Order: sequence, then C-alpha cells, then structure tokens
Amino acid sequence: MTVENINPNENSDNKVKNDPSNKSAEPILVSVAWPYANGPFHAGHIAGVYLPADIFARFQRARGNDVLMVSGSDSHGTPITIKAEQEGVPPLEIVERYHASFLKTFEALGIEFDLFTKTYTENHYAVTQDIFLKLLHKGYLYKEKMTGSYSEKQGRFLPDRYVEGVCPNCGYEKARGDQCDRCGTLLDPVQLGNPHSREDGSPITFRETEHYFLDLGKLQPALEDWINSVDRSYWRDNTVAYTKNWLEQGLHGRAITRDLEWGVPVPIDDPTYKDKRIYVWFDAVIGYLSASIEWAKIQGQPDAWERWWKLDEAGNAPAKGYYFLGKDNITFHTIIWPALLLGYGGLALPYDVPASEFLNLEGEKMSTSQNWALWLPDVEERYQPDQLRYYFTASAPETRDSNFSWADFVSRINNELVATYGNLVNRVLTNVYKNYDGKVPEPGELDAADKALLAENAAAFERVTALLEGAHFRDTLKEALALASVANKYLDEKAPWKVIKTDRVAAGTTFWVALQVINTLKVLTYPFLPFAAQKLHGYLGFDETSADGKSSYSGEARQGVLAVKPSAKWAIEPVPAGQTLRKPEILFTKLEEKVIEEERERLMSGRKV
RNA sequence: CGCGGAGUGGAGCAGUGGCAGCUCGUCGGGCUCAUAACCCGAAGGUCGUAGGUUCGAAUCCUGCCUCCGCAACCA
Repeated sequence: MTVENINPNENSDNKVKNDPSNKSAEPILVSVAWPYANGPFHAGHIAGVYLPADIFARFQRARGNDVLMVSGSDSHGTPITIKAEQEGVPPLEIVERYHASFLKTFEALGIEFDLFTKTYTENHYAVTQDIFLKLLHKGYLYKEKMTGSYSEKQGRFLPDRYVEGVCPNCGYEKARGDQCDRCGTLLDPVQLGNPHSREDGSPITFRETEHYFLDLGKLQPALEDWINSVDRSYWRDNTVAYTKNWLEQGLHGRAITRDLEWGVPVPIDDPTYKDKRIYVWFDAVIGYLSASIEWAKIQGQPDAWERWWKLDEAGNAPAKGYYFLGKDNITFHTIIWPALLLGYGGLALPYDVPASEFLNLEGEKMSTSQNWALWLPDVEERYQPDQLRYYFTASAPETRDSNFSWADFVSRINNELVATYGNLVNRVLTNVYKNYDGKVPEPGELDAADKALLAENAAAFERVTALLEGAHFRDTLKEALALASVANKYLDEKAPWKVIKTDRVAAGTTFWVALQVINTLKVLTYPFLPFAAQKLHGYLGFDETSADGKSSYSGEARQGVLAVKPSAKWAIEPVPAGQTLRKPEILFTKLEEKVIEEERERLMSGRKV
C-alpha cells in the first residue's frame, strides 16, 4: 500500500531547500488515548492529549513521513453504563451521542485523524477476541475465583468503592470497600460490617465469581528487557518514574473480565462466561491496533496496517509509535499494552509515551461532577480555532499541572499571537502590497543585519525541528514567537517606511528579507496554527489547490476525520521576487477585555456545588 | 510513616552545585509602517518551610506544611 492513495495532491514540483525530510518517508504511528464516550471533551482532553497529537502528526506529515494517526470512542466501561441507566437509554445511544460530539470538536479545531472510530465495531470485537485467544493459548491468561460484592437489588456486582460499611478497625460506619476514610486502613469489602451499596443503601452479599487474569508476572522479564533495551531518558520524567515504580514493586495478575453485559464477549465456549465481558481497560488499548486495521480496510488494502505494526524478521519495529495520553493512563501504555503486545508477539511496541499532566481551571481542579470544566462544545464556536489551539498549547500541562484562566487567555492571545506574530505579518504584507504594486520586491545587496536575520531564521528552523521531534510543544511555540520578535526588532531598526522615501531598493530589500522570515514562520507555526498558515500561504502568493479545487496547504478532513495529507512542506522555502501577493487580511482577531468577565460568568453560573 | 510527582518576582513558566532567568503584566521613554499594534529601558523574588552537607545550595540530604496522581466522576 502507499499513502499516496489518499494523497491526490502530493506536490513534488516545489523547489525545496534545507529539507530535512529529504529521505525516504518514515512510517510514524500516532496513537491517541481513547476517550470514554460518556460526555463531551473539556479543555484538559484537548490541551493534554488531542491537540499535542495533532500538532505532532501535522509536523510529521509536513516532513513527508507516512503518518497513521488513530483513535476512537471508548464505547464500554462502567461510566457509560451508569450514564445510560440514569437516562434510561441503551449504552449505545450514549456512545453515539458523544462520538458525534467528539467529531464535531475535531472538525472545529482542525484536529485530523486518519481514523477516529469506536470500540463498538465488529472489527474491534474481532481483533480483541483474537488477542484474548492468542494470549490464552500461549499461556498468558489464567482463570481464578474471586469474591465479588453483589447487590441483590441492582442485580449486579459493584466496584469496591461503591460498597460502604462499618470499619473493622475503628468502627467508622461509612468506610468504603477499599479503604476507611477515618483510620486509613486498606480494606477488602468482606471485612466490612453491614455492607451496603453506597448508591441506594441496599444490602451487599458476597458471591464467588470466576475471571480470566492476565499473567503480568510471567511477562515481566520480557517487559524489563524491552524497557532496558534502549536508553529511555528521552521519555518524560513522569513516564519513567511511574513505569519503574510499577516494575520494582513486581507485577501481579490482573483480572481482564468482569460480570457485565456491556462489552466485548469473552470468546470461549463456556456458559459460565455467557454473562461476563472483557474488561474495558483490556479492550481499549487494543483499539490502537484494531483502528489501524480498520483504516487499512477502508483504504481497500487490508494489509496496509502492517507498515506501522509488523516486526521484521529480525524483530525490529517498522515504525516509531507515539502514544499521547494523560498521566493517569501511563502504566496502561508502558506496562499493560506492551505486555499484551509482547504476549501476542510480532507487533511493534511503543517508542515514546508523551503523557500530559493535568489542566486546572481558574486555579481549581476540574471536576465533571461539579460541572467545573471548560467544555469544548461551549467554546469551539466562539473563538477562532487557532486562538484556542495557541492558548491550549501555550498553557498545556506538558511537564506538570498547569492552569487555564480566561484573563490569561485574553492576555496571551492579544499580546503574543495578535501583537507579536499577527501584527508582524500584517505590517509587512500591507506595506509591500501598497508600495510595491502587490508584488514581492526585488532585493538589492544584503547587509550585515539582513544576513544576521536570515541566519537566525535558519537557526530557528533547526531548533524548532529538534523540539518538535522530541514533542516539546510549548518550547516550540516560544521559539517561533521569539523569531517573530527578532523580525519586529529588525524592522524597527531598519524603518523601511522611512527609507522608502529616499531609497526604494533598500526598503524593498528589507521587506524581501522580512517576507522570507514570515514564510518560515508560516511553516514553523503550521502544526499549531494550521488555519492561519493556510491563509498566509495564500497572501504570500502561493497557490495550492487540490483536485477538488479546495486549497489544501494545511490539509483537511474528509469523511469526518480522515486526514488528507497536506501539501505543506517542512522546509525553508523562498518567496521569489516578483511573486504576486494576494490582498492581505488580518490573521487573528483581537479579543475584548469584557470576554474575561463574560466567560467567568458562564463558568460560575453553570457550577454545581 | 502505602508509592510517586510538584511548590521559583503580580500571572504563567525555565533553571538540578558557581553572581536568580524567560514570556506576560506594571512603570518610564522611543517610533508611528502595522490589529492603540512595534522597539528601548526600569522596578519587582531571603527560589513552600525548618535544619544539615559544602568554599559555595533554587539545585544535594533530613524533617515538616501544602497541592496533585495512583484510587468514585475525571486526560
């Protein structure tokens, strides 16, 4: 298979200089954590996971690499079941509702997957069951009986935390099934006196129930070999810390089935397991693989997924796999998913797991139950997608918890995005458009200042490339803004608007240099600000149209979120003298101060205490 | 003492042994091509806290305080 099949506008005619992707296309897998389809996205999801993944994928696509970016709605799990029960509708209805909501947010923000599917598909069920069976046959699964807390009234087993009773240690009457909040003793639900459901107070009985366990202990040596096979210092600190800690404590078996009716059926011929399902954490991580397979089928080339997954004869991975997720999900991706892959055999393990920390809102921890969250459907229509993308990146919880505040949002959009970058572009373009007949001026001889700026331009490009390779997005944005700032200083010192009155060529040279820098900024900010890059590309006089006549510099989504490879190139490309510009318009709108109070009001009025 | 992460000028962050830095805000000045945008300069911090190691500590060690994750909902 070739990715070219979905890439009708590969633009190989461009004269590309300094192109670091001037090598054969490298396959890159961008795996993005699967959101539970039990509610819409909030700012934390986007800033921590989906936007970084999109930025990384756009960068890699622009470099000419073969990116496969997949994810989907996690359709199973207790949260969805509970929500469905509350509303009195089937779980699938909840899943469909929020799946549609996810797609809408992706479209609004320009987050483009090659495939964003669901775990509720025939394909996913089949892949999950295949992995289950292969692990079973290879001896990595075992059956074990355990005691479950059963609510007669609700007719189902309850998670430990839903069980309440008297603490055997201190006598506290509201101890939870896993721990007593008063004395801190770790408990088992059977130890509680008068055990009852936290939800409705109905009594709990204990029933023996059998489940399949994943034998992580057996897989631990292989896992350690994999972790230690290369220097993992390129992983984020938190990722390394969580993983090491788990391994040091020693892995033990984890139950991978549950007494539920919503989920992937256990694929064995045993009536005991008719009313059991594969537990959600087991099937969700398999989504990366199943979605890749589904994508290949959609391409009409069922084996195409192997380019990113299938180990060669020497056991080497064909592609680097990057997994974007939140810190609470780290061990599922550095321990459990690798363990499943090792047990299954023949498939590539993660290369990097850039996990995010958490985003607070106006200084307080987000809480969905208190409705203290910035919901994307509430904001995606009110702001330019690039404004949201800029701020989400600039304030992203990349290496530690961070904070979203509306005052900061307005300040950074106005002072950084609009004033430093947007205004640089605007002042240069309007000047040139007015004074040079709408064409890129012919440069005269370059002086030291011109050469210094162009050298900085090239240096910034190299630095940004390195930062993006390492998934350091905040720093990348800083570098790009710093280049814009240097260009602003350069213009101030050169004052071409004065010089032009006496020396048209000298002023034209200054503008020519500035235009080259702006074109680099277009490239550097493209992964972050694709909508602006698309517009700027046109203002600079470049013409990129795809087969259907739509401009495609920044790529676009088709069939929902199937990404079309953009014609954007990760390179410093010249803006040739004499090229006809298009009439420039403002790239980013400035925000009014009153936005701060309006948005805070919205938050406060929706809050449930 | 369950395990782990974090605490740096008004805000957000960088800095892991050598005179405490960046962006924004604030104050003063310059420019006026540009979205009242741009440029220059200044003020502002005993680096959570109490001890210790060291010629020297934001950085290493120990105690304590606070916040967060693992662990309802939740990235």
